[in-house]
Amino acid sequence: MDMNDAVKGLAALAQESRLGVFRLLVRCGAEGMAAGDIARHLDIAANTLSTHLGILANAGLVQSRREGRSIIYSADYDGTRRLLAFLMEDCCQGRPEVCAPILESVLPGCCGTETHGGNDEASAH
Amino acid sequence: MDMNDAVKGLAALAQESRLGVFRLLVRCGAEGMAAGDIARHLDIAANTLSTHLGILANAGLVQSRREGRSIIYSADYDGTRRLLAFLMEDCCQGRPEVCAPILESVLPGCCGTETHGGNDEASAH
DNA sequence: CTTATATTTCGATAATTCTCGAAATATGGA
DNA sequence: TCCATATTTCGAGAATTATCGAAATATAAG
Repeated sequence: MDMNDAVKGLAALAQESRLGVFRLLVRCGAEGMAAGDIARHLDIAANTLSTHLGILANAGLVQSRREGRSIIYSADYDGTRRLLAFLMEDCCQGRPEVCAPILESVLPGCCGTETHGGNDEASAH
Repeated sequence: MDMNDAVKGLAALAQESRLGVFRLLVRCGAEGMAAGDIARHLDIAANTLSTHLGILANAGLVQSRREGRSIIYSADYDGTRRLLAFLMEDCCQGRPEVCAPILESVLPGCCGTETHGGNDEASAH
């Protein structure tokens, strides 16, 4: 992940349709969604969506696989992780209290985010 | 934080000069850096940088304060946190193992990120 | 008040990008 | 083979954006 990769990734997300697609796929998880279903879901023309999906895929934010006539897209969690990590690189410079709140609320109430609270039973999903 | 705010924030970061400014300020912490120093540091013309800083500020990613003749810019950690949280909203949908690695490496090796390892002594800053 | 430093605003040009219609490619079924 | 469905590629026009020179504003110092 260098500056060019990061700009490419951020530019891919910096557009209403593509951000909508990405967030939809983030919610879908590994199962993903067929291109046509995404188009219907977000009311985007098929060819326009195809361009957007290509940009997101090229940026390493989504993946695709073929299933019969459909092509299924899903979020690329690893690429996403790399982008976010690059953004916040060397953030806290000896002051953990600055960036700890950022970390703790990126995925609010999720995945054992409550690092300092200690109530692991609460995140029961 | 809605779709428009997020697109504004991502677009602000999706440009090489601005991404460089943001990452520089993230490393500077609350102390920040004067506009002129940023311009020299990144070799950007003063007026061009001013436009970029305005865009970053309008997106809620940096703040400014005056000190004498200089205007000091610093990263807006809270705005940044809101943007990242929006990006990953409803990410894990019942499968914490999917997004936990994202969370743990956004700020690698920092701020007690080692949620599941348990060796708190390692993050000794 | 005058001058110097620091930053921003203005106006214009060059480059990039979004969107869409039309056509092309790929897969599955009759 | 022929047709229908699913997605992508191509080409063009409209809109947005980056950058820069010049001028304007704001603060500090002599």
